[in-house]
Amino acid sequence: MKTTTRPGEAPEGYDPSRFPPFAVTVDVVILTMTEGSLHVLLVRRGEAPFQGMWAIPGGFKRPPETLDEAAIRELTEETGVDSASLLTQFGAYGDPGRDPRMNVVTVGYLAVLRDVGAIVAGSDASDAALVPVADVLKGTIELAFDHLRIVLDAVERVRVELEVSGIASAFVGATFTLAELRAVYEAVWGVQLDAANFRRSVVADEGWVIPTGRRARPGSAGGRPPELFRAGRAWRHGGPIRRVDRSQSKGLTR
Amino acid sequence: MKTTTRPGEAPEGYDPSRFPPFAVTVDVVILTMTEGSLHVLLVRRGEAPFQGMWAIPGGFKRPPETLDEAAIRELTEETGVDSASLLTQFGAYGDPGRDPRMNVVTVGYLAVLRDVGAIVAGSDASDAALVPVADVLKGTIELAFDHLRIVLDAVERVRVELEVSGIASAFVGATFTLAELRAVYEAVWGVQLDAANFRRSVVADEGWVIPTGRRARPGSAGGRPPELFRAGRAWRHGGPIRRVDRSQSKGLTR
DNA sequence: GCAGGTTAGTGTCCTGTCGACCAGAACTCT
DNA sequence: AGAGTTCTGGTCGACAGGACACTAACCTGC
Repeated sequence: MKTTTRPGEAPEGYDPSRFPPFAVTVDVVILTMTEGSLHVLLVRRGEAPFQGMWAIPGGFKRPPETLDEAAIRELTEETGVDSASLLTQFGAYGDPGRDPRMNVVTVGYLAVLRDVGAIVAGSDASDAALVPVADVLKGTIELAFDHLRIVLDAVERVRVELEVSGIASAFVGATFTLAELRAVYEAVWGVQLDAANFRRSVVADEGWVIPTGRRARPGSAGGRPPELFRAGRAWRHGGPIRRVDRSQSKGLTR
Repeated sequence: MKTTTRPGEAPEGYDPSRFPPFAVTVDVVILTMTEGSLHVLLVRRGEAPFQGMWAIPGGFKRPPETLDEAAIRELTEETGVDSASLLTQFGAYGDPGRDPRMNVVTVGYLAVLRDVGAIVAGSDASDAALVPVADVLKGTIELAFDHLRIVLDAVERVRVELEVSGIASAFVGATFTLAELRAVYEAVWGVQLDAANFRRSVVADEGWVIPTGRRARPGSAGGRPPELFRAGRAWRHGGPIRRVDRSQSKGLTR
């Protein structure tokens, strides 16, 4: 048996009072549904390193705040929304040299928002933009640092969350049709879902979606006006829609 | 729209060259099955703060290593095993004041090991011990820092992993009986599984467990000698055993 | 060695879930 | 009015999963 290392006590050769200093940052992957597909909010770097490249927004954690609070602050500074509930921590990244300037460990957060297109458009469009996730995964758009890896992990996380939590409702508005909700699953998982079966599964799970009694107006193509729902409680374990490998993914190839 | 914060660029009032320094540590929650229930490896703190209290092993991340490498190093220093594959990062913790001495952000890793009782017994028994997870969750055993929260998250993670990955085989030996494997599910989820149905489900998923053709010796109580299996590949999505809420959890209450 | 106890493994039935597909309802557009 | 489109409900069949009886193969004690 080797030496027992206790927390707060450094291993041999390391002086506890001279711990290696790190910068801790929080990076937020902001996902949203726009134009029927999954998009991520990216900002363009204004300075070296990786000047001019796309990156996900983030910043330093401050000593008096928790990691969650830091993520909320970054999200607020970036989009103006303050929706703490849909922020999910999904990973920490600390490879040496991931930032060429210094030792940086970053904690990745996932934020799912209803279409933030308007918000982004309000800022300097050359600085921030919604980019199709598919383009990032395909490598069409290169990201700074190890942000590709971070976005990849965030997307995988949202795919899992979609199955086990009520995160799908975060993509849509306060009231929504089941077609909108179904589009979220289809876009994130890259599958086709039967509308009839989807409806049955979703409404069967009592309290998950609540009918408002009102109906939305049909699109320009016509069609029966769909019911409007609002989000109920989220589930504890396992959502109504299960993810199955239909092995005919359309887009969003990994 | 607020100011856009870019990575590597600090928000207003913060000088990028004088980023707030943090210590970054890695804490490893080592879980194993002993005496039919889930146990966690704890070490007793030899110095302040929290002197004499139980804690999970961990230590500083060194600049030239990745977080994963740091976790592997800590695990090796603690148990002597070097099984990188079953190390899973599950969370980062950075609440202010979680360490009264300085700003510390720690990254939690989950390690699942086959019974490490012998290894622990080989070290100073008063310094390290396997403790039933149930005792920790019940609060019978108090932990230093925010380690209770970390252990809680690790246990929840292993519960999920059990369903979607092949982590169950990490709890058992190179060859194992299906009763042993079933005991893992029963202990971690706190449920009772039908032996017959369990066997069918596990064997049906081809390649997940591979029969060796040999049989184990029955226990002292007798019984038909069980078949011995070895672990095959892990699944990609969804294991053969599904977690259902039978709402009759025995032990391991949350 | 035989009876009774114990554990492992097989067979069978039954029920609930989920996907595929059809049909009707309710709208828009021409 | 008729065609096209979308929503919603109905039906059927496949299949997975739970309950449970039953057989197989070992142990201990007498």
